[in-house]
Amino acid sequence: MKAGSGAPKTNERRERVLRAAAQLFGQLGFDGTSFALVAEKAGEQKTFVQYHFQNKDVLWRAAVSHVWLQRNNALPRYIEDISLQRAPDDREKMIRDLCRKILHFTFSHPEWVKIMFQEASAPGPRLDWLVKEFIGTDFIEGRAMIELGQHHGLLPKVDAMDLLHILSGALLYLVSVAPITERVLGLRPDSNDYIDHHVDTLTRILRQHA
Amino acid sequence: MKAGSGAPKTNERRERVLRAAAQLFGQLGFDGTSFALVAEKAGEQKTFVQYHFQNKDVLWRAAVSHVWLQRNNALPRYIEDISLQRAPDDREKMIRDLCRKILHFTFSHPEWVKIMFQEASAPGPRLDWLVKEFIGTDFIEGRAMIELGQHHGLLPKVDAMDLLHILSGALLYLVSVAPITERVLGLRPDSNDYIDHHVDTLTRILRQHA
DNA sequence: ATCTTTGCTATACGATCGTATAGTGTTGGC
DNA sequence: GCCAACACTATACGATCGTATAGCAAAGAT
Repeated sequence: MKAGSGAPKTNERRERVLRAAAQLFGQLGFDGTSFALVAEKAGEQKTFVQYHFQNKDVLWRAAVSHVWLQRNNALPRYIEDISLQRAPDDREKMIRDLCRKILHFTFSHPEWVKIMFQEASAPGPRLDWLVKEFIGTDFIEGRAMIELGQHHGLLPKVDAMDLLHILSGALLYLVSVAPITERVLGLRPDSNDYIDHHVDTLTRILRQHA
Repeated sequence: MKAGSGAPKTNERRERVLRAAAQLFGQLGFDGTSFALVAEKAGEQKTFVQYHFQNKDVLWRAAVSHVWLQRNNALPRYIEDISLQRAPDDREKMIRDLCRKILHFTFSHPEWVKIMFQEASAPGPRLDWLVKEFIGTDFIEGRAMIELGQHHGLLPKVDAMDLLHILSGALLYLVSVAPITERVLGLRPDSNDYIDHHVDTLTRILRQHA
């Protein structure tokens, strides 16, 4: 709380731990992740992690908050752009850009999807917290965004929540099964070519303004 | 190997273990699942499980095989039906029925999706085995089925593999995030009404035979 | 009738789990 | 210069992890 000397090293170490924890919680789930593993991946000591995050639940919540905050910093700017469009017809290009950006970001920061799936696969108090804290808002904003797209004639006029699920599924499923796709097809789904191609196909299907 | 006396009790106990193991591997992942947990859920002793499945990898492979075999028994019959259709235009009703059946089955047997996502979230030798043994075939058959639907004018004529991903995503994402949807909207996504509504929306989007 | 095999269980081992506590070194107020 | 507060670490504890092995009752073979 003092003058500008700040805390130079500690915050960086804390954040390394949070990044490592988020990755492991997403990959191995809550039960599969241990303090020792997080510490090792972060290049810190087990007791350092335990000191800053008193127990496993605290560490989980801190890691999840960290992930969602940086997601919410990165994604919404693209979303806002869609409303202040000026050109008449490159709106469709805009929605394609949005999908591309979502995919690019999620491929390089897949933790939020993985953690969401992990907790949804074994519902419990952690999922309750996650919904109340973050995902509930995501749903509302997602639907609002869909309705905005429909109002502008960019999306088919069907049930907004269903369409949100279908679009989210089409994008996030791609990221989730990417390692499988890579093994089966020998292609990297996180490459620019693959993403562009996939988004093109998706928008082509959606192009039927009612 | 002898006469018809068979093995009445043992197989039933073994299968209880496999069902419990499949559920736990799907919910908690490989690392989060333990012999003791599987045994408790199956109502058996830890050493019974360990006796029939020598180690954790063997148990995992047996549980996964069990899940996929019963999935492959339940799903393909609907898929074959689509080829021997006779009526001219209720083909679309047929594809809607297929989606409904897939959703109903997956909601009541979500293990295959959960296990697939679990292993894809932390790729390793188990995912390699899973792809080689089961999922590789799933991809090929899925694409063939999409192309069949396209050939009959039931699906838009876009890249078949992309469309497979989009459709799979639209269906399986719904199942994966169902606990979240239930918490946010207060609706049960595994209900008949919700499934019918969702599939209706999906087919309406796809109805634009090119 | 004795021996071997089979199906299953009881017990045990070292490693690792999450957590608690005691200790060390540095820092800032006085 | 002393002392409390703080940031971090070393050590320890009981529980549970995956696994190994020894024991035991029933069945089959000879």
